[in-house]
Amino acid sequence: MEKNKPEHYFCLTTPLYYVNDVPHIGSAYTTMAADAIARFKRLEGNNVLFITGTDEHGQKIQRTAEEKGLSPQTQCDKVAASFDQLWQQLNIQYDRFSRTTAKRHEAIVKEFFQRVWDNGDIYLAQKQGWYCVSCEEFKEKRELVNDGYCPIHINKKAEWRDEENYFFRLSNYQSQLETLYENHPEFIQPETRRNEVLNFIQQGLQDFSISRVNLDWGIEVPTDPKHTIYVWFDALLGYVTALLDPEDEPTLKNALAKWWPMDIHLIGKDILRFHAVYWPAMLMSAGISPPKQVFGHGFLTKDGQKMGKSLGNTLDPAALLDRYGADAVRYYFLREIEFGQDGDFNETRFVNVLNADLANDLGNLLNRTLKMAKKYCNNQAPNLKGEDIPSDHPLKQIGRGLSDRVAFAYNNLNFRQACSEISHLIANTNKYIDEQAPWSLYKQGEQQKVEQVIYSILASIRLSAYLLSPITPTLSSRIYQQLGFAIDFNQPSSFNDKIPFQVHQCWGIFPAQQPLGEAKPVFLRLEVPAENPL
RNA sequence: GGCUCAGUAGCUCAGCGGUAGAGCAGGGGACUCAUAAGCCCUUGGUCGUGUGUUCGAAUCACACCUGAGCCA
Repeated sequence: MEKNKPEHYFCLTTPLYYVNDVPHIGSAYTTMAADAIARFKRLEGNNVLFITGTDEHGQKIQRTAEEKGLSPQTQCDKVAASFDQLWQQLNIQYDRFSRTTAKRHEAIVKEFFQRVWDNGDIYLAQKQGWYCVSCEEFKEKRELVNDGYCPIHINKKAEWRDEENYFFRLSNYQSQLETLYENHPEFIQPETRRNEVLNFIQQGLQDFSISRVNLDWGIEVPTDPKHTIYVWFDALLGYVTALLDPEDEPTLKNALAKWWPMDIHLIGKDILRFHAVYWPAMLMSAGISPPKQVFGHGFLTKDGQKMGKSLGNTLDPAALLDRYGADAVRYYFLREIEFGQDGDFNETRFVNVLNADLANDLGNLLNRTLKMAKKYCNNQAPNLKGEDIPSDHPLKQIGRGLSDRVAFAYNNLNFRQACSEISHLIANTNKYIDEQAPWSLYKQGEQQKVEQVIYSILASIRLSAYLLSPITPTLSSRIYQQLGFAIDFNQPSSFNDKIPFQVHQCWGIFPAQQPLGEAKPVFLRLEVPAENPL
């Protein structure tokens, strides 16, 4: 039903985070990865719609609000604001912040429900069983531990429910889902997550309940106002609502007109099933094509241990950002952790990595180069062009094709690979300086050689900063500015025209005789704090 | 219980049939343009265990051990 999306339109989402509690590091991790992809896609010149937001309905929210003596909406507003604040701190440039309590979302959910209803995929049935409010899910009796407690929320006792629920005929979509997974192996990534899903549906799909009774805090079932729609059925549609332009009437047709199908849903592996199984089936029932990819990344540990409130070893993202800043945090998690696998945070390691890569290798490289350019080249880029550098020049050789390799890595969400390609150029640039020893060449009066050396270094630094900008936008901006460019990577409008990807992705495009800025450390060395480790 | 993934230098990982690599951390050296940074050299490993296939296995097979995860 939706028409084909134009080329160069790219749309991605983080989950809509549940506002039961303030944001944790896992949410920040997903969001910084999504932001890096969004920034890279913008850098390439695509139109990008980057969606994040909050999931705000359900019994758990209602109870949390009651405990705090707040109205559910007030509770949601507070927590949603804390997410937004964290995203500012992390330098996240989202395009849409989708809240499931938004008025227009209700219209989308009801229309969607109606479509699925009209298609005959919803029916009423009695549901009995043990219910964990924290999971918002029914549990099998055998799953419960310690005489009736939820295995995930071991201090929450499951509640007995015996109620009428509406069910979605997921079982109808078994073969269509199998076809989807088979024809689009890239639909679920990484591979290991895909195997999980395949294994799961192989055992046969059961219908799942999509409504609750006795729950006010939710969207009413259009055909039966005693029921409210199950949070997940509601929340997933928040992605669709977010596609509406502000002036649009909230209809599915309008929402799906421009950006559908979605390119990537980035999620944590805990909510894989909802995105990789329930969601495409729901869409199929409503006559909508599934998204192109669901990517389930891994979990973070701290000092090798699972994080948990009960263990008291959670990593507070706000505290981390206060201490080290957005670029450092973004770089560490995207550089050090294989995206998709579980990864660890360790403060000593964090400091080591950042000092080595950003302060010593890259920051100092810029600094030493600018000081040399000032002394030997009158504080401006040599009067040379990329073509003037011989094709067997070591840095030119690495620089050639670097953008392709980095783009390939970004497009595969392989941030680690992207960083390592860039690091390779940076390391070789430092090595090249020592080999050439421009200070000696200068003393020997070899001005031409000095200029060629300096030019090729400038070209390499520039390209490195450019390609790193989706991950470290502020650092890259500082570097660009010291190199004499009036570019701020945090202002897409300032660079879209000025630095087209076709040009700036190339190695030897440093403008001849460009005046250089003052050398000031762009990334200061960090120290492991003696007290109050994170 | 069934299934998936992982187990390689102190740490994070690459290699996936021809008898071990990178980065960080540690040690030493020469240099000076530089954020005591960078460069060069270097210490670290019977590649989880065992059996098998093979002329040859970290790399394939089987079993086992450990860890993570999925089984509504």
